[in-house]
Amino acid sequence: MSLDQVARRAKVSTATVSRVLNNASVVKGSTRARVMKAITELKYHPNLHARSLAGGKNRTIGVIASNMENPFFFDIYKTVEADAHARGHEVVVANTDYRPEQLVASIRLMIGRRVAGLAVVVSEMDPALTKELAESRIPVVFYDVGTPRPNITNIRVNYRRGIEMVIGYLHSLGHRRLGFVGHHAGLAPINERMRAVLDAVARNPALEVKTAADADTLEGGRQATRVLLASGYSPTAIICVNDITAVGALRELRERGIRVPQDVSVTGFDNVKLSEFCYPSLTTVHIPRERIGHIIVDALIPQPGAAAAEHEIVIDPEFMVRDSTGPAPAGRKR
Amino acid sequence: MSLDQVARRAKVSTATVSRVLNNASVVKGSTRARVMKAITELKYHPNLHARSLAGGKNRTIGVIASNMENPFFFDIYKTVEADAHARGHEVVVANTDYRPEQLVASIRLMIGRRVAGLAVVVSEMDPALTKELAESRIPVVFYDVGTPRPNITNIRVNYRRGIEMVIGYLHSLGHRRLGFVGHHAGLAPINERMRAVLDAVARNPALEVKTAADADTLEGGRQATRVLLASGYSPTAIICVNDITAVGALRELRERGIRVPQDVSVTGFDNVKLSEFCYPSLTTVHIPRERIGHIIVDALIPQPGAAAAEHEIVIDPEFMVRDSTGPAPAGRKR
DNA sequence: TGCAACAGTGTAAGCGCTAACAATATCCCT
DNA sequence: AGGGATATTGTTAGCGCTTACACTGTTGCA
Repeated sequence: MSLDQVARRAKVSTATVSRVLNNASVVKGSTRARVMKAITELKYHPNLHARSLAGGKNRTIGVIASNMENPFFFDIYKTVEADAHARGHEVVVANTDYRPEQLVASIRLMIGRRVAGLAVVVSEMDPALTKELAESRIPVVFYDVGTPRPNITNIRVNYRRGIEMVIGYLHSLGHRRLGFVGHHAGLAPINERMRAVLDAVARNPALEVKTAADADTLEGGRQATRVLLASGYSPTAIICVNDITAVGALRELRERGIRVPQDVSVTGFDNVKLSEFCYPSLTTVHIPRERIGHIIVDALIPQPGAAAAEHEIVIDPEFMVRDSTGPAPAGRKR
Repeated sequence: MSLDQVARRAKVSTATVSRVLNNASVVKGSTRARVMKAITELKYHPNLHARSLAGGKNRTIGVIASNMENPFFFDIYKTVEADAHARGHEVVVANTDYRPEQLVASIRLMIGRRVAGLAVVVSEMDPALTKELAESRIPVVFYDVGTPRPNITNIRVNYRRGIEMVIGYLHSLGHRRLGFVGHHAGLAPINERMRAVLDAVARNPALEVKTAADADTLEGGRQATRVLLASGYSPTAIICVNDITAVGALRELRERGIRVPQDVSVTGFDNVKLSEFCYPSLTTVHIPRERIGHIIVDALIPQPGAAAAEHEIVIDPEFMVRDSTGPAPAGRKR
């Protein structure tokens, strides 16, 4: 069960066993074979905790996300995992559910695990936490939140730009009465999307908008839409904070017999796979999740020959038109 | 950074610091306060590896799943995590992507981490692995695969029964020409679903079926459906191995202008949230994922006052009729 | 007033592994 | 055959923390 039981059985020292395990330095073929045999006979599995304690190194990186259930986060995680594996690292995830306390707990946990790097892909953020992390000396990548510092890389997406493309498009289609379905209105990065909508509307007197928010789930999108419409407001286009909530919105509209896009246009955000599979397929804004994943791993697990990564990276989204948007219905205010 | 730096700063011994950290035994209030102060001043974060090495205990459980991207697995994971947290445990996940080698790697990893318990929610399985796990003395719960042994709990779902309900229903609606969309035909538990379809068809000479399989994703479902129909076969009902592939199937049918359920009925399996949100909403078979999650945690983290859990649990699925199924179109063989 | 019973703390021995550094074996060349 | 260079393997000191067990003050009560 432990290194030295194996050593005893193979009649070598623990150091030698350790050597064959890490196939370090040169172990004579016959000795290596003897050790291997002992290992399989004993069904020995090295204790990873002891390993990282003794070695002082750790080949795992942590990923903290707000809501893994949302494919947006999951897609990032997936690339991170693939890349990390390719570089011989493990990855361990944590979910915060948009709860700041949970974020704190997760970060502490990761620090406690002495991860080699940490990706924080969340929308909630406590500034004190950024400091705590900065002081932990762990290489960190923040997505959406935090400020660059030594050993902290920042990735942000130009949400404003994305939303402006959406609004510009809807406007060109004749939409004037807008709705915005969000979630967690209190969180800054999410708010940025809503803010962009509000600002665009403020800039153009012809536009008006109403907002509602609920959870970041299919059900949440549906619920928010219900609230939005229950108020008697009848937008010709509903801008959703992301694709998942948009699919929820579609469901609610269908329920009410409102046709999309004939009666109401709907837009998503993120361009997750589901946005192509729902009905109607969603007009949305693409955010390159794979690219984000690659950037994360590059920053966290620097490669020998690679140039040092930037400390602040801004990503520009891309607009995708599909079937959920169309010309505003002939104006006849209700 | 380490326990004894804190100890030195608080002018106590490491044992005392350890005591306040684990709020074990009685530490005098003033001492505790002094230690706490030192801890925050030093931004000390206990090294979890050292902790579990020294303590010989570990408060984390592992979950290995075939495809976390599929909400079916994710829902189980979510409940497991919630329950585990409630019992003061962490959980660490691993994805296998239906790849047996990855399963082996993940299991080894979990053993190396000396997890307190391990849930293996996968479809692929190497019998030798079961043995390796059984010998590791780690409490294990298998979902869908493996055989009960001491310290191994087994959960299985009566897929056959579920499929039979589906087929029975479709049959009663007049469907005779069936299609089956699966994934990973080589894996036993998945095959069980297909087998059930095949058997039902074999039992009833009036029925016929054709199958196709691709990945366990939206795209995979779509692709399999494409293959199924490309052969010139025109089923009046398509039974999908799960909801995700079913949504993929819906998409392909829509693309081809085939109406669901007027022209073709479609069924899913699992009853994930998405099955209510897609269009049309899916007739499916409910599998109680939360219940499965609870069972897992109960088996892995036994509670003081609780009765020992069963070693083999069989779950009966429940049929859910929604909008994706309807009477078979008036027979006119193409 | 004296002493057992505690309440608080300190000491030190590991947990299982890595990584210098030290110690043998082997080997090649003269 | 002798000696140093190499190839292999062994020793041992931690890594940071938990946990008996040992050791001081304090109390309580006869």
